[in-house]
Amino acid sequence: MKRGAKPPIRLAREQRFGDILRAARKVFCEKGYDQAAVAEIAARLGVVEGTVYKYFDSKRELLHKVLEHWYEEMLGDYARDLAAVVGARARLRLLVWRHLRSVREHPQLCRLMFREVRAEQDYRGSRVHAMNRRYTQFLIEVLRDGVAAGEFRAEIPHALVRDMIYGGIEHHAWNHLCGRGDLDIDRIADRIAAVVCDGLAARAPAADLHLETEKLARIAARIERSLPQHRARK
Amino acid sequence: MKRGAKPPIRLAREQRFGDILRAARKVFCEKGYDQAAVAEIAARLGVVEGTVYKYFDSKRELLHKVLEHWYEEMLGDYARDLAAVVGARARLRLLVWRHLRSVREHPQLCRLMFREVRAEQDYRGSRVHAMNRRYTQFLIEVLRDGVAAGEFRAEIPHALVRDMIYGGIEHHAWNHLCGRGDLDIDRIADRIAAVVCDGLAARAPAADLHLETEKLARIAARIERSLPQHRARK
Amino acid sequence: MKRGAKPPIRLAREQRFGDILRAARKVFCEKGYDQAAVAEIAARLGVVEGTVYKYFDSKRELLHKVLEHWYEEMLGDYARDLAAVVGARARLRLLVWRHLRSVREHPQLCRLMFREVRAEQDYRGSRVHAMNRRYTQFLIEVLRDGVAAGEFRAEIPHALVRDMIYGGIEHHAWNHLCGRGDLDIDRIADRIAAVVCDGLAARAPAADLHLETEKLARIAARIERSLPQHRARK
Amino acid sequence: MKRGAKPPIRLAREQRFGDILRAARKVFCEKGYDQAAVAEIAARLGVVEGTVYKYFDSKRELLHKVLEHWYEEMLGDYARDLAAVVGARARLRLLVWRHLRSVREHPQLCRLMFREVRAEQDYRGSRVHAMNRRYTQFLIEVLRDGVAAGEFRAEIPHALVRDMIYGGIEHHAWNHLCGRGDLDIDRIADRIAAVVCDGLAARAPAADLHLETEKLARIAARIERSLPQHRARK
DNA sequence: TATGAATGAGCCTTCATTCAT
DNA sequence: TATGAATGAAGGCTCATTCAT
Repeated sequence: MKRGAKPPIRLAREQRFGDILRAARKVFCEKGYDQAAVAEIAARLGVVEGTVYKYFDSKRELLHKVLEHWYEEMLGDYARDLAAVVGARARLRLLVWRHLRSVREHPQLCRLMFREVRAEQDYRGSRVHAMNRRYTQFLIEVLRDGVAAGEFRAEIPHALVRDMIYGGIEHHAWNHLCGRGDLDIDRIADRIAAVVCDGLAARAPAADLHLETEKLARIAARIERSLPQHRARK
Repeated sequence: MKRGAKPPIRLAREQRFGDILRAARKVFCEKGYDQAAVAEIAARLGVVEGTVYKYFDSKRELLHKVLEHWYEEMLGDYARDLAAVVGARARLRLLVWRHLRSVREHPQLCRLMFREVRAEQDYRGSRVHAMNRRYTQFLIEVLRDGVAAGEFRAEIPHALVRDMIYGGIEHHAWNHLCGRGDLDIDRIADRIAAVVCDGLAARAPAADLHLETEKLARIAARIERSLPQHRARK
Repeated sequence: MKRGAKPPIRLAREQRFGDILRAARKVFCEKGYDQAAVAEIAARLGVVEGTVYKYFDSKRELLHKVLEHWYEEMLGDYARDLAAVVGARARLRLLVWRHLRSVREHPQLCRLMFREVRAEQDYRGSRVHAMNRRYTQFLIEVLRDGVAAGEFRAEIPHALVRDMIYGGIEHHAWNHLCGRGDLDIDRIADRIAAVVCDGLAARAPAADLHLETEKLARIAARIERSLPQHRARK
Repeated sequence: MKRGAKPPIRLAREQRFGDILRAARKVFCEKGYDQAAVAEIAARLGVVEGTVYKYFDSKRELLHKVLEHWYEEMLGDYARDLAAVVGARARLRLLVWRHLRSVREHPQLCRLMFREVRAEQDYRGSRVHAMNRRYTQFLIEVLRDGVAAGEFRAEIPHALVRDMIYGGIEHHAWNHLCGRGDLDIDRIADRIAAVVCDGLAARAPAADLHLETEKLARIAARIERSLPQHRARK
């Protein structure tokens, strides 16, 4: 160490690891991967670049770890929250809503995921990839359960629905991901659920249902009228 | 110029412009934007880097021009093809199918669009952006026409459907965009159309409901018949 | 020390010293000096870098010590083996053969010596240097003894012969030092001894031999003349 | 270019190439390969590092080119000079002398060759390697011619002699290569030629032959004495 | 004695872009 | 119009060594 230099602050490995991860997350979010300099990440913690490399093999690994960490956060209470909701459609909506919420809360992390990680060669087979699969797997299971419960049609390919939902959200939120505009996640979640569940096609059923309801109402009225107490009250 | 060297080949400006565009498209597709060197694009034509800059202000502009040119190709016969198809659903499927075909034929150009162009700041307001809007506008119009014709429900937000379709295709074709696997565009087009038009929800309820109503009606009738006043009235 | 971690294994200083030396030798041989990381040497023993520095002042000193240790091994039975051989030429051949054997058995250590140690500034005056001198001194003595015994000519500069032998072996074994090819050390030893002892030159003995032949011829003639049948023919 | 910066000096490609080569040679010789910074090489010419990389793909290639260039210099008049000398031994001595002269004139280039180039993986199959073979091939040919002319014995393996000569010179000149001491190249050349041609061995064979002849003579005398006519004549 | 966190100095390499000719 | 030499900034990464605990 140079004469007069401040002695380095020594932290527990875990602590420093977490610090670097947090700092990296911030810098990556602010500047994007390419524009982020490892030196800056280090500087924010008051350490030198070399220290970062003691904890992470490369800048790229750091990026991956940041996103892995994020997925862990997100996956944390997914299963629990989902368990509290009944009905395939309601569960599907929950997943859509939660994803939208993630996009709204962490648009830059989403951008990192979409642009820097998912698009690169090292994504396939990576831990982030596995976590992403676990993340989207919840939707697949909701679809499967929905089919089992008779709520969803069996012949719809789940992977495609998954892609339309996540891809659709990504496209729809693109402006927001780029830092422009708000995201009314409740409304969008409703609408996505509606499109996915009911489709575009105009429904004849509505009419039928109405008719049946009318009939039932008439029957009920007749029964009511023919009841003794009804007469009595009259 | 060096003594004895061949005089530089002078081509009509248009010709040279097109040559550069073609070479750039090739190189960009092969290597991606970042990995493509202006020097290589120039080298393929036997010119030097400076010449490229006589025709394009920057590498980035060159990229944009490449994609503009592609959109022009794609947009060329869109309206005509669409005019030949009747029915909102069939037209929607056609657009989905054509987009899938583009993805299958030019995955690398799609990648360029997705990764290098759409994600950058200079996309908004660019010509490519405008062309992309024209491109997806066809779908919006098909949706609108479908609503007008009573084929599609009115309350579905078209922009969302558009995003789910294009985003869904992008996600679904991701492997193919990365050079892996084939794309069965006919089947995928069918399925996307099916999901979008009909939705996931199981459609029998109407019929079942009817049966139940019948049962209830019969029960009610029996009750009615067995009531004293009924008899009396009769 | 972390709670629950095993207490560091404390070994007798000698033991630990030797362990580090052995680990360093392995790593240096496998990777070469530059590519060998002190961290790896430490890791192989399950200790940390700092520990290595408790025993060796620097990586460079470690390298030197590794080679000193090797020289000790080699010098161990040199004198004894040499004493068992009679005749300057045979002894010279033995030294050549033993050196070749070392090269064959430990090409990587040789490489370290040639490339990393001998070529650097800190070699002169180092212990390795002294040991190397002792090592090659055996040859000088063999040459001297050979001269004393009348087997070798007096006017040949011994240092030069030494350099031609060791340098020649080094060059000749270069491929093997780089991990390619075998080394037929018996044959090479014979040949080196042959070149060094007898030289290239076709032998002028030609002249002497002629004289002797003349004498023999004269004797033969005399015998011939004294034979009975000779007289008879005459 | 920045405002106010001096406009770059534009040189013909060949000229600049040569300049860089010369500067690199100097810097490599002064500092060694590792310690030489490309930036310094560039700075000496008043250009930036990028310019160096326009002419050479890598620092390593630059090193190789420097040595190739040197070999070209050395090989230039080799054949011609050699042709002027008569007799295998004299020619051999010439080659030794010229090599020694190269070592004396350019010890640092020799060091580069020995330490940085020849010892690395990329040497085999490189142009420098080929040129080195051409360089040492002259010696092989001299040996071959010497054998053909009856000057040299046929049974000596030429590759070994070559290695002993070049390896011997390298070892012998090591101090000089490291910047210490002078090199009396005439004397060393004489001595090397002497060792290689005549060998170490004292030339007793003649004497032995003489003894044998004596023995034969005595036998012949005895025979003579015992012959009848001998007695008679006496 | 052993730990192990932190240091810190460098250097090769790339390439879009410029501009004098 | 075409050339092509030159710019110039920027950053990831490595590791021997130190020293407080």
